[in-house]
Amino acid sequence: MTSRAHTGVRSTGHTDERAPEDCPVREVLDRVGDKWSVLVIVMLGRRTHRYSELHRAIDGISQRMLTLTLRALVRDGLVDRTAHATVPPRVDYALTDLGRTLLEPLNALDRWAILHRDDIRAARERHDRARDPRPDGT
Amino acid sequence: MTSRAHTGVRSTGHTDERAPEDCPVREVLDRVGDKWSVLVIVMLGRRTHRYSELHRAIDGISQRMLTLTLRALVRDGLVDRTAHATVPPRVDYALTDLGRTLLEPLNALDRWAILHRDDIRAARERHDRARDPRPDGT
DNA sequence: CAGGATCCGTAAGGATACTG
DNA sequence: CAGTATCCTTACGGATCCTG
Repeated sequence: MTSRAHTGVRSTGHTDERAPEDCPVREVLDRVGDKWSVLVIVMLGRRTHRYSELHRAIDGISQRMLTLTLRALVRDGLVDRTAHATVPPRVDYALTDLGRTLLEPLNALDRWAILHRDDIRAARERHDRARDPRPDGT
Repeated sequence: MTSRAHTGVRSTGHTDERAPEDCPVREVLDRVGDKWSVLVIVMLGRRTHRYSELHRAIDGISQRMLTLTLRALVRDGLVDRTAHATVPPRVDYALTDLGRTLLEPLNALDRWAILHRDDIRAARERHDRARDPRPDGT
């Protein structure tokens, strides 16, 4: 997150790498597929939040990661940062119009996840049981 | 990829962590948000491929990563593996029905990326120019 | 309060060599 | 051909302490 400039495929030296058709999906995932971005986006999709609110709401995130994630989102024009010159300081984060448009495809993924999480879980257990039978119960 | 068991939020010791609403999106991203999975899925979305075909098509991927990615996808029931007992050996990979359903939300993301990649690029340049003005042209 | 600066462990992923 | 096995580098992310 600190300085990713590549598009998803890192070169080894030759410059002619090609994904299926340049695959824009990977571009999105490169900036939103990390551990926290979507969580932040979902939160801001509900309403504007200030830094401390996000920190409390997204349980488990460190200050460092929250800051880094927000910075990246602001940089990409998905999130708006508004610093109020009060004391103590107060900073509000909100989705931009662009950021809001991202909510739709994200919700599509969300619906898919809800619909098929059990299938995946089942497939995995089937698969694991096949290669590690463990006849008894230890 | 080798052994991720957590749901997206790692605990520090207390057990009451909560994402916005358990956020299933993150679940999907945990298994498909990595560097290669979607590329593979997209390729298999076009047609069945054998190992070597994928290796050549997805330029930049290492054997190790292709194998690991495929294994995870098979395990999750998104991809089917068919080994033909010929010599030389031949292994075909194809999307399962479940895997095919994932193509839709993925395409939604894809469309979003295509539609807004320029906005993001623009926002980023604006942002970067703001904090690193570089008046002349060095 | 809203971060910035550091330090550090882990895990993702690349390169390479080898095998059924 | 379709992988395995190993080694090694890096980048991601957590913990902690400090500041305007």
